[in-house]
Amino acid sequence: MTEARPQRADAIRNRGKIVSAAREQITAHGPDVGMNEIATAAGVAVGTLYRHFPTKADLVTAIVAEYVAQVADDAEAACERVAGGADATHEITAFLRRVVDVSATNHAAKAAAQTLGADLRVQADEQRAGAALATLIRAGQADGNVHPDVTVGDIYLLFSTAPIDQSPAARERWLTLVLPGLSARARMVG
Amino acid sequence: MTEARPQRADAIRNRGKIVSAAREQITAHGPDVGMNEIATAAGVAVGTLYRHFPTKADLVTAIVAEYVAQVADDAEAACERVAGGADATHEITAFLRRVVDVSATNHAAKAAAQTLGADLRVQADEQRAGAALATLIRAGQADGNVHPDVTVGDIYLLFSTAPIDQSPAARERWLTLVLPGLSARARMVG
Amino acid sequence: MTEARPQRADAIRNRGKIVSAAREQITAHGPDVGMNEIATAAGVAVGTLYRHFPTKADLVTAIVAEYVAQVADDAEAACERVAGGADATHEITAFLRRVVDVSATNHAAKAAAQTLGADLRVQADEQRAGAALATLIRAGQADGNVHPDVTVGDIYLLFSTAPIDQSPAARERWLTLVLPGLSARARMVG
Amino acid sequence: MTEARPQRADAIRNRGKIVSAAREQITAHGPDVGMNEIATAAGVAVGTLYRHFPTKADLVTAIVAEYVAQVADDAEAACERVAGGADATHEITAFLRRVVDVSATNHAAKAAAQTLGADLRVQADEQRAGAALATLIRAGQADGNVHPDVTVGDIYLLFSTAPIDQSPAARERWLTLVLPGLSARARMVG
DNA sequence: GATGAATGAGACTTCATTCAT
DNA sequence: AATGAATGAAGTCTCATTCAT
Repeated sequence: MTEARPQRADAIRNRGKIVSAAREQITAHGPDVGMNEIATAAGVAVGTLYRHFPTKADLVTAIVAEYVAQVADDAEAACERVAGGADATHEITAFLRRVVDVSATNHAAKAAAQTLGADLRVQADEQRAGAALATLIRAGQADGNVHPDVTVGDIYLLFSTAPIDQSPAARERWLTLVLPGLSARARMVG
Repeated sequence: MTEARPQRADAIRNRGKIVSAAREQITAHGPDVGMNEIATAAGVAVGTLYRHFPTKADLVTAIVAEYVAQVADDAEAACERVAGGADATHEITAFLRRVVDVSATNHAAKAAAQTLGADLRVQADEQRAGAALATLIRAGQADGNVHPDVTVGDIYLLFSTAPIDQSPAARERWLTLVLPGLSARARMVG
Repeated sequence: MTEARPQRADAIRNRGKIVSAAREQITAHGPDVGMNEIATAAGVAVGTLYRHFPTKADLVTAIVAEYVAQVADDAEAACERVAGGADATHEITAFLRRVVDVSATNHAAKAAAQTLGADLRVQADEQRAGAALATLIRAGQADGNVHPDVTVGDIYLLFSTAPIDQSPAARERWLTLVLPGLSARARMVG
Repeated sequence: MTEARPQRADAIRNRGKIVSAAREQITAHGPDVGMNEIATAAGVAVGTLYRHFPTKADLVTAIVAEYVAQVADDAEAACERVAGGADATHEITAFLRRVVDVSATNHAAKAAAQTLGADLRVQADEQRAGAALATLIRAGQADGNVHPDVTVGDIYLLFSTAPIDQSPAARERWLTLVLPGLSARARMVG
């Protein structure tokens, strides 16, 4: 509803190829890959790339936006399962595990976004994700498993820095270390 | 005893100014600040910068090395206090809090190091830090406050993901959330 | 048939302009002219220059290659004239005179090539030139005008150092002094 | 007689070391060696180098000047031997052979001089060399071995193109090819 | 709409030369 | 006089972006 754009089929296809290629290239070779490399990897010429994304920042923004949308979808699905009777704590944990995995593929893109000063307000999807997450947390707190003072911001705080460039084993261990902090049970004494 | 280098006083002073300026600039404007900007901030000409650090990678390496040395010193000091009777758990927590703070100033430098493919083997200091940390952990475990399976690697893993680019308040909250994972007490159920 | 590269017309034109401008600039201002100067002289931006020649060494190599090709063509043409009945000795002399002239425009480029460690193996053309020259020499020896022990290497030895940075008159005088050494007649006594 | 300079013994010694080192470095690593490299090779600091030679051009000029003086000495010695009855043609040939050898060590220095736009008017020594050479040529012409129209300029022209960066064997071959041109006997027909 | 050559600001680095010690 | 650290202009090369084809 933002803007009407009845694009040609191949144009839409190209957009998708470009975003995917960009994510892959940035993940593989760091946030500084050139636009030409991305274009080549996407099988298009730079000019085409720039028709879809007038700026490198726009491209990176799109990558991150796609990632946020995916997380939002995931959170909402978990929400619905909880509404349908699934265990809240289990859903939270599983969701966070998936988030860590997905983030691994988007870490470099976010770094690039920061360097480029890209505008990351993907408000719609971010709010969807936030809302779903809030629901999940409330459900967990109702079950008595999630600590009463845990907020959506806490989750962001923790998971925005997950060790996504590490091995799956390391990521799993990280979850083991981090999840207790969300638990209703005791907290370590400073 | 490694290498004799009786340098001039002003040269040493410049080296220090350069490393500080570089850390500040990189922290403030991201890992891609130009060498000219760093030199200007340090109050020297580019040539001087290059006399001290033949390569941008060398400069970044030096920044990180200094950081590692500082952490190592800190860990050893905590160790000694524990040996002198101080509370291990408290020392660990305080140490980690300080690490998070120091890391905040070095995050971008490490990112730069990675981008530049800099060689970060600062073995001596890294081993000092590791050894001291191991001692602290053992002490905490002896007290029954630190979970028996916590390792030095766990600490590295966890604190490599500290939200060092966030506000002090956020960092404090992060500690609150994360420290329970090291505690001997229960872990959240997946 | 070596590699298909149906380039754009203007790109080919630019390549030519760049090589010409580079030869001129290097000839005029020495082997150390900047790439920016060359680009400006060619009427393009540096970036264009680098698109065609990723390295200064590549550019210089191209200049020399073009020169070698030209000499090879010249030698082969002389060869064919001799095969058609022309006087071998006259053709050799005339060829060498032309070589000296052409070399004058490429001296600095070769110096630059050496400084830059450029790879000058332009084998195909070099062998063409060598073969044609060998034929010419044999014809001259058959006529009894060229000394029996003269080789292609001798010609290279002599003409690789022709006084190409001197006036045409000086070059002509130089030929007068040097050509007797190739003659079948007596050699000076050491 | 140009300027009175009662220098300290070590200063004089340094000057010699610097010129030698410069010649060696330039010969070994090309005309673009840095002043620091030369200073280091000479066992002094750059500052000292600059005290003796305010400019790189000055240094290179000094190298070439020393070379010219050496050639002049050599030519005069040959002259005296001829005056004492030695064979002129033999002395010329031997002198030229030595010149080619000495030039080999000074080629790069001369190239550097040209690049730097150094002023190579070493008039005194150049005139000494020219005068001696003229005498030698006249003696050879009197003997009937040197072609009547050969001038000092011819010798300069010819030997400015000696293949001084080639092997001794190649240089010897070059002499064999080039000396006939100075001979009184026939010249090749164009 | 797509293509890819051209653009040009700016990055890193070198090196002749100066000057405080 | 010697030393060597500092200077800064200039050089090579990269890359986001534009535009003719």
